[in-house]
This record gives sequence, C-alpha cells and structure tokens, in this order.
Amino acid sequence: MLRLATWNVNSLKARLPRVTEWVVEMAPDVLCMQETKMKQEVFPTEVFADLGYESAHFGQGQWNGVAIISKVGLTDVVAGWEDDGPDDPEARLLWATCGGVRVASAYVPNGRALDNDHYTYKLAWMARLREALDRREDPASAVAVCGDYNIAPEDRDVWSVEAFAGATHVSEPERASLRSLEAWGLVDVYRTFHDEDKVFSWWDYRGGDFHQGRGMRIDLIMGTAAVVERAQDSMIDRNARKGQQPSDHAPVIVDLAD
DNA sequence: ATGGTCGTTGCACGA
Repeated sequence: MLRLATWNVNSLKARLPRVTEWVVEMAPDVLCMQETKMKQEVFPTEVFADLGYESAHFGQGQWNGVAIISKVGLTDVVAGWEDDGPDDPEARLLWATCGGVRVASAYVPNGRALDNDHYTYKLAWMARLREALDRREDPASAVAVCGDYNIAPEDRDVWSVEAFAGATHVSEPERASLRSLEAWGLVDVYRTFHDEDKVFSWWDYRGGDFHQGRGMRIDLIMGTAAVVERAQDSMIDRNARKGQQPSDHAPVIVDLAD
C-alpha cells in the first residue's frame, strides 16, 4: 500500500508540532504540503529525515512555499514551471517522482475577488498547469496533482452557495479550469469513493466556522486513471482541524494498492 | 449587515 496525502499546513514553522504528530500517527508514504511560508534554507529537513522521509521544498519566504516528503523515494524534482512563460515569483508548484507516482504539490492562487488581478493570475496559473501536463507528463501513467486548489469543484462542496455568490472558489471560469485538468486525464479521487454533500477540507478560522460546519472542499488529489485504478480508499482527516493550533485545512489521503 | 481569526511581519495585509 502506498499512502499519499496532501495538506495545506498554513506555515510549517507554526505547524511543525502538529505536522510531525500527524505524520507519525497517519504514516503517509508521501505527503505534499502547501503554504510552508518559509525560506528554502530553514526547511526542517532533519526533522523529517529523523522520521524516515526524504524532502523536497520550493520555498519563498513569508508567503506560499510547497514541499513533498517521501518514504518511497524522491527523484526528478522540478520546482516551478520550467517553461518559456513569464517569470513567476511565487513558489506554488513542486514535482517529484515517489514510489513510481509522478506527484505534484500545488498551491493554486486564492484569487481574492472576481475583479482582482489575482483572480486573473489564478486562471492563468491553472491554464499554465494544464500546459505543463501537456508538455511534460503522460496521462497514461500514474500522475497525482495534489494540493490546495482554492476551487470547490461543485456547489455541494461548499457549505452555502448563497454565502459564496459572486465570490471566488466557485465561479464558472475557475471550475472550467479544473475541468480542463480532467479533460487531460485527472480525476478527483476523493469523489470516486464518496458521494456525500457538504464534506469539507477547509474552514475559516473566524466565527467558529469549523464547529458550525461552514467550510469548503478545496483540497484535492487529482489522479490519472492509473492512480484511480489502484486507489483503495480516500479520506479527509477532519480530526487534524481540531485541537490546539490547527491549520485551517485538513489533510486529504488516498491509499493506493501496490 | 457586519465582522469575526490566524499567519506573516511589524503595527498592515493575505487567507
């Protein structure tokens, strides 16, 4: 079994005790992290090495930052786009091959508001991700693009459609950008196991949203058919959102048969 | 209808 997980940790410095505790308890073979919010040189490589993991980190500093840790090998690391496109100063994408799966840790831009330049950047970022898949990856092989998409795939993935009317994360262009990844060959693996409405992976820290059940499902493991065929189960570990100093996101897990 | 809480850093801004 290969356990693959993704978690927006919202600062690995602030979250390191919770992350190490969770890694020991849940024993993922591969964990993609987003929003490490730390410079390259301060990534806690030794902490993860002591737990049996190799690490790759694409760090930026106070914002963004993505990482992959693996117990099943970590090779062919690609940080960022490595294409001919415009410079992107934001560290939001990291690739590695782990246990025979081509894994990406992706932190899709938030978008902020539909009339914000950051929303334009979000859509361009998703289009560029599709181009990266077209150029470098094979939809017939095992590929898993994991991360915080900042997009709720369907209305049933948000606690209130009314509350998000006119907001980002639910707009048609954003959802179309996700469907473009599906057209390439990726599938929302969680949905191949669970059909329930109102299951979430993120809850705002404010207003007691977690305890009120006000969240969104925006953290996804998007896998090719070769991943889906091996998948035995998928879960969102909402326990990780409880307790002291949690991230505002819960981890998403997929277990793959050998 | 509004604002609320965290994280960064530095007393504002991003999510």
